[in-house]
Amino acid sequence: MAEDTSPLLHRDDPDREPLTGHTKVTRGDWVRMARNTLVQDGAAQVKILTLAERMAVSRSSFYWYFRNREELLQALLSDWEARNTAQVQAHCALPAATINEAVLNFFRCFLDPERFDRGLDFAVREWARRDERLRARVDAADAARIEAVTAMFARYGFEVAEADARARILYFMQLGYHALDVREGMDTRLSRVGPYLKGFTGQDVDPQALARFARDVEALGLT
Amino acid sequence: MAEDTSPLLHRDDPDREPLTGHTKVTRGDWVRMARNTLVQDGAAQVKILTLAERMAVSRSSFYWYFRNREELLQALLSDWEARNTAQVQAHCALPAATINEAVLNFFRCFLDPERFDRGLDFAVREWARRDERLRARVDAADAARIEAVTAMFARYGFEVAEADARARILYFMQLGYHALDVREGMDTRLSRVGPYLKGFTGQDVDPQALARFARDVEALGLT
DNA sequence: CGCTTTCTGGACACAAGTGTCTAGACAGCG
DNA sequence: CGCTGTCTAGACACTTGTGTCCAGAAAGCG
Repeated sequence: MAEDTSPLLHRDDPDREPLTGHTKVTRGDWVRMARNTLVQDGAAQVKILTLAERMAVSRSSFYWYFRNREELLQALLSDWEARNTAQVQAHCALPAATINEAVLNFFRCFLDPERFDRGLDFAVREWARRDERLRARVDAADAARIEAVTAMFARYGFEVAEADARARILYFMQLGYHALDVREGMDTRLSRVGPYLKGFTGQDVDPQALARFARDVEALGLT
Repeated sequence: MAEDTSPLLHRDDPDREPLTGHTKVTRGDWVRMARNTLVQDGAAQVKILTLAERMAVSRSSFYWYFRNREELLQALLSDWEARNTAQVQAHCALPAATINEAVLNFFRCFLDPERFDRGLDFAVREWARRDERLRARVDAADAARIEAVTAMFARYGFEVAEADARARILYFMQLGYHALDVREGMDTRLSRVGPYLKGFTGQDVDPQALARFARDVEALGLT
């Protein structure tokens, strides 16, 4: 239950060095607040005026850190790529004894909001549906992620074609599950991990690995 | 390839009786144009001003047909329920010789944009993520649809628990597929229908039924 | 101290959106 | 014909949002 929920604003966070001089908010504060709004209300609602009001600062501060609204949105996209795509790639590259344990690493990535932020991911996808230039960037991210998953399967001896097919099934099902915002208890979900793994990899699961996974999930304190 | 694309506006549609007198647009025109905008740009972008401009009519016309913007949005929701949920229910109730053919009827519903409008469905879901009152209505729609699918399985002798589980898997996978906006050729998709059916119902498929399904899909002229 | 750099507040101009009000155009009907 | 009910255009007031400009506050430095 140790949900830190570190404050959104630099000035409210005791762990950070206090702001110097006249400064009230940082560039990072604008980006964090913008990301927060993007996830909650969508890209169209990311408005300088409302962000400024929420941080109790004037809009002028914004124009000190950013040229205009467009620059903020670009910063948001870079942040998303670093957060989600980079995390998926890192988790797929993690060493593991078997393909099943590798897939469990893949699952771990999606279970921890600190690693993969699914709210952010779908907010960006929704944004891309409305902006053609963005669509290419989302497609590139999906391609990069699928490539990472494919490489993961290939590492364990799957042939190229089969690795590709299994990677797509695994990735699409994982995202589809989140897209529908399915709300099940964690025990229900855990009880399905075994059969899922068998389906995804075609190999039987080591009960010990499954137990370790259950313990990790427990530690995250999710419902 | 017979894509009618009937005109959005009553006055542009030769099949409808010509508008009488001074009238330029109807209440239905406002709703159709609003639905169009909802799907393309999201609920927040459904603005009276822009709708009026697109129809080349003044905003005053709007306030003749509707009390305010809220009333239009409510009309949009009723339209969605009639279009999508009612269609799913109807297709699940269709008579069929076997459960596999019943599931093929279910598929038919989602393949034809005239029956189930997936763009509309996800636009409404996205809207619901931002509006708590709406969330309940979407949940109710999902529940009603799943109930219809469950009844379909029950009709073919599945016990309650199994019918419920199979209904959820079928419905969630179908929507997940659309949520990710997977873009595959129709032949690729058709080649997977057989294995899918086996998974969904646990029963082998009649090749003739499969052929009929392929023919129907062909007739729709989708890519 | 005085000067510079960094950051903020407030005013201005402008655009786009909602809702209200009033005048008027058009068809139907006695 | 004139009257009535239906529908539309245009003006007005108000709100919310962007981007620009300029004055000024606070810390750091010679």
